[in-house]
Amino acid sequence: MVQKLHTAPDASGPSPAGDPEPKSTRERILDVALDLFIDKGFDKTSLREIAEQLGVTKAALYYHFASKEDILMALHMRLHEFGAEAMGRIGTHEPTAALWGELLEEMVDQMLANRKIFLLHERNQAAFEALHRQEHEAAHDDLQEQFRKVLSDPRVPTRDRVRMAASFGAVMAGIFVAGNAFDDISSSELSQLLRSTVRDVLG
Amino acid sequence: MVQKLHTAPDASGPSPAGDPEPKSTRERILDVALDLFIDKGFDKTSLREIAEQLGVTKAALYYHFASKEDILMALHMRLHEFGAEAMGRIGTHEPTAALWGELLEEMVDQMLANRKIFLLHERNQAAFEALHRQEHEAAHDDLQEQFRKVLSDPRVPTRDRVRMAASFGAVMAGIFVAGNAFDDISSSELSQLLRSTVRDVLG
DNA sequence: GTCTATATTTCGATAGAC
DNA sequence: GTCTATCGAAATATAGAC
Repeated sequence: MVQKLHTAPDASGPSPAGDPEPKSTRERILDVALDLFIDKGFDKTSLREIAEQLGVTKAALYYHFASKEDILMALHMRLHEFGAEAMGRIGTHEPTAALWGELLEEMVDQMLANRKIFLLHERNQAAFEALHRQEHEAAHDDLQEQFRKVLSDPRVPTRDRVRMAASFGAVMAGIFVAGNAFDDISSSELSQLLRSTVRDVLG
Repeated sequence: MVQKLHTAPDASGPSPAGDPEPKSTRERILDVALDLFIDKGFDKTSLREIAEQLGVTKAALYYHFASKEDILMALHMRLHEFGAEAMGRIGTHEPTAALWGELLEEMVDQMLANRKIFLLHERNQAAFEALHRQEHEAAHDDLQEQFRKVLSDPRVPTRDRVRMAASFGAVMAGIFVAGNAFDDISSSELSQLLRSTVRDVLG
């Protein structure tokens, strides 16, 4: 279910059905916005810029999205789907360092495959918080919210709580390390090295 | 030299000289801006807000700072001073995992003491990048720049490069973990647990 | 669905008095 | 060093034609 997230690029050669299945304008808007929001940040990216890079006008965007924040919300949903089942699993069991480690190791490859979505959130924390503030919706089953809950759980030994946070941070740093310092490392090698690190932190 | 960073709060009781040494307006502006930039982000914080919380008008700010970005730059300097000597040390030697670990362990306590400055940078990466783009100054001896250089160094084994990044991410996550999930853990205990984690990652 | 206007607001920044 | 008043720019968002 999660694998589907990296919306199969049309660069996969001639499709079997012969149908190019061109991306919807809505999807193309999201793709452009994702890149710009990562590069320049949500606030410093104007709708004019997004429209220009897409070859349409600002007004066209408003046909597909009610507001600029609505675009951000749509992108947020991609992460939400991503973490839904993962967090569901850890939410039901009593959280332990061992289970956390298993889960995190499984997530490494998925995080690598969906780098951009995580990068977007890492680099626009303030914008997403503002988003959450105004929708004080009942079920705040957010990914970060779940994280906080587990890491605050008094049933878990202090040492393990810190190690859980640290292991996650280690993976994030490995994947999103400043700029492109790891571009010469293959995904599979990086994945292996990070999973090994997780084991050392939580083992 | 670095210890001086957390600008001795005037809450340290009656000062020996009897002089309360009230903070300069400039410093008070920076303090308010720091909190707001962390909480709402640089872009979503208006000068009007800063001035209001300070009990002055917008125009007063312009007497102390040439622009809004100038305020951000002044805050950036606090981090710059912080990392100058640390990075100087690792810059001269051939970077090794062992040296990196030593340095990182020493930094943990200083990072804990200067949480806010690091948090500011973590949460406003886009704003700081924009700052750096327009000053294509010669000596770009920035903290992040130095990090990139070390982590890209081909002389260092791939495994160690990843572990260096991971160990730093582990510390960052431990200190800035989502919200206040670790508020019940004392600084000294957190420091000890994080340094132990660093050793496990790099040892 | 996309366009050409235009409305509305907010913000950063400046001028000049005190 | 701080104020009042205002400028000019840029952005989000809307109205209505095609």
